[in-house]
Amino acid sequence: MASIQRTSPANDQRENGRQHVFDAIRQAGRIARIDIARETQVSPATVTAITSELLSAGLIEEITPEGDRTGAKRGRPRVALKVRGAAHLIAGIKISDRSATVILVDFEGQTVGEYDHELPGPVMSAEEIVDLVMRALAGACAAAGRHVREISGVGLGLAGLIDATRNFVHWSPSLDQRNVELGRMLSDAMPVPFYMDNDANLVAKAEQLFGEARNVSDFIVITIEQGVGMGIVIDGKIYRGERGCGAEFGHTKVQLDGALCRCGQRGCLEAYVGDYALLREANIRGSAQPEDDLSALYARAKAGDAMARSIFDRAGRMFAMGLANVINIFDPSLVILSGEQMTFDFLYGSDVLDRVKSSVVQVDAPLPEIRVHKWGDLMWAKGAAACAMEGVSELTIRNLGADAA
Amino acid sequence: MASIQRTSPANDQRENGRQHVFDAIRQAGRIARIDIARETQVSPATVTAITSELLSAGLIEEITPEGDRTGAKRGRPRVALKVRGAAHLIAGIKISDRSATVILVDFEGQTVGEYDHELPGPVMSAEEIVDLVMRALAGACAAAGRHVREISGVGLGLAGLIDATRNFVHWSPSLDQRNVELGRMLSDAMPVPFYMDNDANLVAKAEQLFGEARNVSDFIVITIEQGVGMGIVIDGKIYRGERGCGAEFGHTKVQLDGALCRCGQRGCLEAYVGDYALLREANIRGSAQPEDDLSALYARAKAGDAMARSIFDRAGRMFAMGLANVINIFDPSLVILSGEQMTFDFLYGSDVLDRVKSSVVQVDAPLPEIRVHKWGDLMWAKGAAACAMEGVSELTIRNLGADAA
DNA sequence: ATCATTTAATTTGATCTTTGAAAAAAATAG
DNA sequence: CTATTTTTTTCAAAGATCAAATTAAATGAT
Repeated sequence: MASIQRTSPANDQRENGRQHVFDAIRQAGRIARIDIARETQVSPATVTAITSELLSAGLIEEITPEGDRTGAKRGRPRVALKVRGAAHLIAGIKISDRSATVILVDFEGQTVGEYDHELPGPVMSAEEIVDLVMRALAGACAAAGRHVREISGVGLGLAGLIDATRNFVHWSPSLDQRNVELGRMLSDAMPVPFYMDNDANLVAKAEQLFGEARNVSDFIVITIEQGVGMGIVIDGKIYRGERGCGAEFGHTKVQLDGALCRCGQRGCLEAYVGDYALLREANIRGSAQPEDDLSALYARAKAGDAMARSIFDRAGRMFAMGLANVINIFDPSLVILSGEQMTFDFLYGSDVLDRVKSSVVQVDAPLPEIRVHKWGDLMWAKGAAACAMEGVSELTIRNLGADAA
Repeated sequence: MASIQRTSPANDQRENGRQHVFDAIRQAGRIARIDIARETQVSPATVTAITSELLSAGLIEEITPEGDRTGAKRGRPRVALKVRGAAHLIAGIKISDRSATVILVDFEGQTVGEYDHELPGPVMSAEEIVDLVMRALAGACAAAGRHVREISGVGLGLAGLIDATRNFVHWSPSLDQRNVELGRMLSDAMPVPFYMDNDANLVAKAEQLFGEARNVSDFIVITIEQGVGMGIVIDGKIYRGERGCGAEFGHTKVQLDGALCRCGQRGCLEAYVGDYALLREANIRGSAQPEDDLSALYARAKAGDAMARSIFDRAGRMFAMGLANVINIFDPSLVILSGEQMTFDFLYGSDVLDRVKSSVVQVDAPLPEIRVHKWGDLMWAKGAAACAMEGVSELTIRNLGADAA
């Protein structure tokens, strides 16, 4: 097995090069050595050296040249390289309040299998979560005709305040206790690297690796699930504040002494756009029977019900204000609004986006691009898989040097 | 003279090492080689090699050992190294609406001279600014008994939207035109590197090099002058969004469709806490003669005038809300509130800080530290000098390799 | 067919850096 | 005066990167 120890001094430099080259290959999908050299600013000689290492380690593979021959008409044809999917099997799991969704992907990011595991209840003990994860992984593997032992890394997505650097759960709505060393417990139950993070960062990773933010080094992702989440990527890395719990977009205040939030404070954005906030308003306004179905409320708004429409309107205005604040602070080049169906209609609509644009500081430079990305319900699990994939890549490449000895 | 060309491949690595070591020395003030090795994770052998280069280049110097002998009782005594102040003379200039303040510092950051230059008027043409800078530098040098030609770098602070990476002024209240290549014009007038930035980033640099944020890699600085500014430091570097004009804290919205801001939008924080916002309120409220002196208004508030007090109260509440939002988004380890006298009393008071703390998402981890830093009126110029100092250091060290050839 | 041409990839030799280990230097304790 | 301790420097070994030269693999032209 590979060891973590530092082997030789210059090995450090080489590891860096390997990481660079591998990233370039993953980003490009398929790319010839000469183009890697151009992109990474590394000499062709070194690219040859590094790719040959990666090839013999089985992490990448050559593509048998097809009849494309783009560009050049003469000369030795370039042979493209790509990540070798079979090199690793990666799992991503997202635990929501109803179920655990698992996705299996290969090292290229191709989906190998999906699986959904019902939850006994929305809140569990740490031991139950560990057990659940193990059974979900087993189920997913069985369904895909793979074996659990083939998995080389697992990403886990949880709502709440997660410290991803320590695989530590400050708090999660799925857990019945605070401050859990969940990462350690999982590693004890299954000897593969685990990677945990909160929902929004998950989606940020997914956008970066598979989605709208490929080749973008600074961007922001906003997601809406139960609450409102934000993922910040600066310089290619997820930014996670000091205590590992930054980007609490949902709890930025949009109104002085405003509506009561479930966090106990007043005026949080979430207290205006969250599910419970919308339903609360609908109920207060004197409807005969208590409203508890958001889609029904939404249907009424669409049908023209003034009261229902007003509820969604205010949510949209507040959301626009919060988002504009984030843009004013970060001035990112790209903002991605990720979400599922309904979110789009009432929060990601053009009227809201227009409002955002008119609330951003104006300069003689184009406004940041706001892109809307409609994912399927596997978005979260895919993000978890993306995190694990990144982690496994880094680990494998680091260990290449040590193993060579 | 030194050239910018890349010399050898591995030179890159060496430059990195030099930069690291030099930073360690500057940060520590005085430090022995063995401790540099410990801190930078570089071997003692390499530290010796690098420091000997820096020594012979005159950038650092050995300190004649004094009778301290901290710690160890036997063995060869460590000789401390420090930055050699005489290596460079650096100037920092801040242009406000009334005057241009110049500070001269040596390479250690020690103040060598100060100088204040009256402005003909608050708004000038680009040519007038260039001229003004030249005359201010000359004046400062004359007063300090130095020659302008000794200066190796100049930092310039301006209010407005500045793109520091290109030394480009999108807009500044001091300039009568937009989109000015001020950096190029200055370089044409005087052949030294110029470094420009907006006020808040300036102060952030000053805090990082000379102030409260030494050895802190992630922090936020809030400053109040005419408007409200923010500087963000992530991973030791100033964060400047995509268009080079992020961190527009003053124009984050704290009220939906709120008070009119001079930027033309509604609800900006600045429209509640800026000088003009406070005076505007005071005047609207039916006082006999128009109020145009903020300190008079403030005195009335302190004396118990309910109306005046209410004005400052609201400003404080809005400020707290905006600051809490920033903290919720960034989760920084340190927030520094930098400013001059009056700001403290009504915005940086304990009641406002308490309000901030109670609006931040609560976790089982200590809240970010909020430190208040009262600078003299040289704060801005010092920040400009800090920027220049950093730039000159980097440049000098980069050129070491080239010059050696 | 064969050869010149073109482009991609690999090999080779030189240059540099970093580092561990050994040596030297500079002090104190006994 | 010698042994010990700690810091600094020297030295040789181990790699890494790159420019230049070479090889490989195609197409066009004659």
